[in-house]
Amino acid sequence: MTHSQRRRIPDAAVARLPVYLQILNNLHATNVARFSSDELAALAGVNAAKVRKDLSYLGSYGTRGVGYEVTYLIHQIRRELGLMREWNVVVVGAGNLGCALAKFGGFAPRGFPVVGIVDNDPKKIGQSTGALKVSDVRNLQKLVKDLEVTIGAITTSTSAAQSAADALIEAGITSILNFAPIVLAIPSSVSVRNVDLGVELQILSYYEQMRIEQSDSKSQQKSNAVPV
Amino acid sequence: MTHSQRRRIPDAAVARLPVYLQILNNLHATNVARFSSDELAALAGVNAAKVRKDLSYLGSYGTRGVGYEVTYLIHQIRRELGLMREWNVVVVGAGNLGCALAKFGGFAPRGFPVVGIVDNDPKKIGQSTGALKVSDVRNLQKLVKDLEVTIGAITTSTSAAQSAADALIEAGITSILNFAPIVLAIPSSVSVRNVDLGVELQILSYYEQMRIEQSDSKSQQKSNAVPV
DNA sequence: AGGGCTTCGTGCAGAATTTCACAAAGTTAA
DNA sequence: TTAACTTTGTGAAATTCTGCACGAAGCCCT
Repeated sequence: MTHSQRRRIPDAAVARLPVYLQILNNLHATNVARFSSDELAALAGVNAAKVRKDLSYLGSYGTRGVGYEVTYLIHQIRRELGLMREWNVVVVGAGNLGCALAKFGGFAPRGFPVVGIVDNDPKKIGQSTGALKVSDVRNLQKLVKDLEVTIGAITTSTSAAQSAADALIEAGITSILNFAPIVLAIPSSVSVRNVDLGVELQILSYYEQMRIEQSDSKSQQKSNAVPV
Repeated sequence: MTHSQRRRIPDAAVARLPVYLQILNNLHATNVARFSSDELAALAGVNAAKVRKDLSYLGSYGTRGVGYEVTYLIHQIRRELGLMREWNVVVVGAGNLGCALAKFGGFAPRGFPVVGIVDNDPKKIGQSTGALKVSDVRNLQKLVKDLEVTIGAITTSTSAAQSAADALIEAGITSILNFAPIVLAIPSSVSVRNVDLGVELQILSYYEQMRIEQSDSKSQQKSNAVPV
């Protein structure tokens, strides 16, 4: 194999690039033309060497002794993340969250226009949410094909989420943003990102409790150490 | 130091425990009494050895040749995650998302009741959202103290998010769930989890583009390999 | 009781990620 | 031009995470 696939960027770095991009956009908006890895690291809350290594996966776009150009780096990160084009999104599930996503205008300007919303509830089908009308989930396949949708957002109830995922995959979707608190069964050829506030809160809870236990054991002089 | 702090669970494992808990709750609801690491691994989409290792951080609660008891493991995970008590949440920012969080009844039953919502906009202060009234952000400190709030959710505009974080920390909050697309500057004694749909979409975009490039280079016979 | 079967718990090796540390390469100023 | 200074790019070490492989331990059946 002649290494025909592009140099792969480590997953951990891919997850940080959008954060850097966000920060660089802010810098650009405040007329900052250049930045050093130290500055970006401080703004992103990470180590400067990590910033340099992450950016080096894009290519050698820095100038030693000077730093990086904001606009040029924005361009490179966008290119690498696939943000030079738009990716159409369809929402499955016209509940509170689904409708909010459809109405929320914040995604289109960032390259992810929501072009459709579907549901299986006859009462919801036909209703308007923002500029879109809720259509029948049975039209999903046609909708995905006609509007060239690549990303599906699942905002159904937990019990309907798996069949929503099945329908999306059947329709040819290859990226899913899942808001239901369930682990979807999906072929490995499809990407999934889970957004679960319950999980986030529980992780915070763990570290919160950790802090409390530590300060407890510090305040009472006798150590309550547990023998290993 | 006599190792007074409890055995630390690796961060990666901490992030998976809530997912296991979710699955076990489902099993419990369907009257499943026992499970093996293989079964849980399949449901969680991870390796069975990883499941066993993760659960072993809680203690040796399995029975060889049999598996784990659902209810007992639920109890142990809850204990470890600090879910034997409630953690009160205050929402900062009474916009669309903030109000939705305040109204949404899904957190209280899972141990994270939203007990307050604040804003700095005089037009919003005093309005009702669900069972709560929006109060002045200047009351935050008192609110946090009186209601024993430990978690703050930031749902303000991006420009107001940092000062919201400052106010929360000033008020004594030590865990923050941040929905604004910005990296908050925070002391290391405070935990933060970021929920940023833009970031998630951009990560999906990367892998989507990756797939397209790969199938492109496969369909055309001449390799477009880039010399390293 | 004992053999066969199942599944846990975990040592260890390998992979992935992070961080350090420094040569390379550029700028600036005299 | 040269010396002093800054900042990148990247080997290599350190750390964290993953997954295999297998001994240990319990159940079931005869």
